[in-house]
Amino acid sequence: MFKLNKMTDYAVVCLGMLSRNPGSSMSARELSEATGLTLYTVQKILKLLVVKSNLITAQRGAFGGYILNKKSSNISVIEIIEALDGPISLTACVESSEDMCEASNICFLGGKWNKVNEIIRKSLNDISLENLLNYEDTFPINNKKDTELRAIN
Amino acid sequence: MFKLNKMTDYAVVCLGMLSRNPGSSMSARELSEATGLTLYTVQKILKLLVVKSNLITAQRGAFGGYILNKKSSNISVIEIIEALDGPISLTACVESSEDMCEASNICFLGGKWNKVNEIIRKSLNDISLENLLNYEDTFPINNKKDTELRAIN
DNA sequence: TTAAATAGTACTTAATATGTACTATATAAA
DNA sequence: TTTATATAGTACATATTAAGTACTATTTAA
Repeated sequence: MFKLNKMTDYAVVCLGMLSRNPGSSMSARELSEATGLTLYTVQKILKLLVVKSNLITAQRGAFGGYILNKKSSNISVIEIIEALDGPISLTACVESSEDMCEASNICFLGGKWNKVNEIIRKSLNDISLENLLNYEDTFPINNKKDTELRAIN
Repeated sequence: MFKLNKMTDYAVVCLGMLSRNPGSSMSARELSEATGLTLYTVQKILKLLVVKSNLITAQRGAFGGYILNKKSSNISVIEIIEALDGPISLTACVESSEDMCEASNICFLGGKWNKVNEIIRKSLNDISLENLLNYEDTFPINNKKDTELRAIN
């Protein structure tokens, strides 16, 4: 636990790829080929990003695809995470308030965990997509094994 | 996702209860009764905390129980989280390095997500158990409904 | 010796994330 | 206007993980 889900990780990969050629669009198929992620996965993530965030714009039909709306330096990690995972919240209590309180007679509402949430949110807000990307390492031209990549890093 | 698991939440509840009477021990059964958590849950959490952290000490046998090793102001939230969840890591890649890299030809090792991990870790390190606790609200004497508790807070 | 407590382990169930598939809709170009 | 290509939306099956339960072994004070 306390792990980001894979989808968010994949989303960073796709957005990173889109950021390589600012202004030009890429289709899901192209992104799949470029990243090595399956087409299904790429489609799912891009659809989510269109609906849940304002990070990309979709162009339907032939020669359609997705285009990045902002520069990677202006995209916060938190935007990506929250698009795919929903708002950061450390306790179930915060979302579906009743459950835990009734089960255990204990209530953490009123700022305890929420304060922690806010601190994490603020930390992530300061990290941009650009900060996470490093083209040579992230999209290696050759199919280097990860041990080799580690050596590079 | 990006939620703390319930166990960690329960652990804070148990540790908070233990911190009420510094120096004296409480058995799992007593903690269960005091918190409203089931005995099984309390036992599981305390066992984990004994093995995975240095936060509590167990005393076996009759009149045994658990005792808090530090003051709540000296216990960081990160200690509790990592005792129950293991080290904070935002990507599977960090733990079981092979998987994702091989699947997608992309490697995030070498400081990208790890940097994010460290920032979150640092943020949580600054929050103490005491910061999360507020006895009147956290362990209400009466079985107030959570809506009432929210009003109090 | 007994009662009461923790330690350790295993297992079942529930919840969630991931991956896959299909149908509908939109659009550029022939 | 037809066709190929692309996204949108939805549903579902599978895999993984978390949560909850149960049992046996060990320890210890009285």
